[in-house]
Amino acid sequence: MQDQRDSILACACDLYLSDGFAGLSMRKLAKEVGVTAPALYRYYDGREAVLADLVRQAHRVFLDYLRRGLEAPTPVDRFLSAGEGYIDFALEHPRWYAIMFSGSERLGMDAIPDDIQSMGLAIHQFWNDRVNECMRTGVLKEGDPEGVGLTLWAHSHGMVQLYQQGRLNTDEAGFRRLMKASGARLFGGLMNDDYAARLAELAAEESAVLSGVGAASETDGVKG
Amino acid sequence: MQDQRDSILACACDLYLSDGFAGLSMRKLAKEVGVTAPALYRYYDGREAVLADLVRQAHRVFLDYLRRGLEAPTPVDRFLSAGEGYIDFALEHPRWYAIMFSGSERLGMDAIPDDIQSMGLAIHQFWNDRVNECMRTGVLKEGDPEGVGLTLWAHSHGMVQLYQQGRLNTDEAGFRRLMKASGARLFGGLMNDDYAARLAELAAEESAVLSGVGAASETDGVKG
DNA sequence: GTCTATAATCCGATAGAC
DNA sequence: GTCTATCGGATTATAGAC
Repeated sequence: MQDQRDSILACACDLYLSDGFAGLSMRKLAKEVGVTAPALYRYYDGREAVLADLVRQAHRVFLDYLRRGLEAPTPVDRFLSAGEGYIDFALEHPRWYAIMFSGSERLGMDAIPDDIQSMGLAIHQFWNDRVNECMRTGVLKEGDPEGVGLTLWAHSHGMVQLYQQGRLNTDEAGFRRLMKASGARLFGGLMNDDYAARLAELAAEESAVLSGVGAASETDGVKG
Repeated sequence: MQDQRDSILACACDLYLSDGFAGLSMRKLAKEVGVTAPALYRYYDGREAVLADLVRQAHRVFLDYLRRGLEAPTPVDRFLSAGEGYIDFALEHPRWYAIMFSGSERLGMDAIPDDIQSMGLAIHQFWNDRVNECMRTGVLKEGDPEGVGLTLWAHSHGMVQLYQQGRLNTDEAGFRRLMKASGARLFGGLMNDDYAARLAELAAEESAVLSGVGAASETDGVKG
């Protein structure tokens, strides 16, 4: 039954999330589910298949996080929300993030199944869409959207990895600050100058007055 | 004897580099060295200790790569050479790169030994030094040098990781192109505008004439 | 210092009874 | 569909003879 597969997968998530990668064995998994090991093979071909489903699950949740801010009013808001979703996911589910970005070798598979690769592409595409929007409305400088998306993605991914490996000597709050500063630095260099100037103006206004002017200032695009 | 430790480490490198992470067992290692497994425990406390030495070795080689271009004439040349060294190392020794940036959990250790953390800090410092130089001579915009160093590092690290996990769907040559383009995009946004303009001029001159003017144009800093 | 032998675990996967 | 029992293999690490 599909019910059993679901509960096996749920237990596999728990096990992986608590004991990590090597901690996920068919025996332990069976004990967690409440059956014996051989029973698992009725639902999954083997450990590989369980792992693959875990990776699928991670991709699904990740995409949910990314899409969380999709109803934001402007392209740049949607972009920033997606970025926040990215970081939230990475920080709230470090092990899922880790398993998503584990190569096939580390997963003990010959190759990543096609459907998982597709999910990866969907994420890539989502990211590029956010960039495209920002470029069309003149927030970002004109240029190769895929390239810009890659630059931004690599930066986020690298930041997360360095933090998760303990190379940044800071806690989560500190990392969020670092991430925000670094992201602003990067994004600032990719923005159109006139938009950057307008942004600076707005920031100055906001710090002087205390009002909510910022929200509607973008749909009347600067360039597009 | 130290000789034996050295030859064990050398064999451990071979084994790890050919068979990967899980392929490095004390038994296989012993067979490779030409002794039996228990003999290894005279020189290493266990598998952990061998791995730690591997990580040390990787750090040493990595620093060599970074320092390769240290005799370049100008700060920005030294920066670019270090960046090339970074990419060369990652591409020529992917497994060493991988083991360097493996968290303690994946290495099966409770914590990264202090001396290894120090080596990591040295690399971080080297990177920041390159940034500092470029900032002092006015190539890079004024700002937090550590922050800028982190932004650049995260970007490089992220690019390498995405490539090595097969997310970029390209070969090594293609990756080098992507990396160069993305690096230029990032670096361009962090440069001083007047320097960027001067760089554009130089590029124009260079494409028109065929001469070697570029080298001496930097020590007379634009700003510093 | 190195060996043989072995302890003590763990693993994935399967055969066959029920 | 689930069980018991088991195969066949791996691993780290240690005890004790030489």
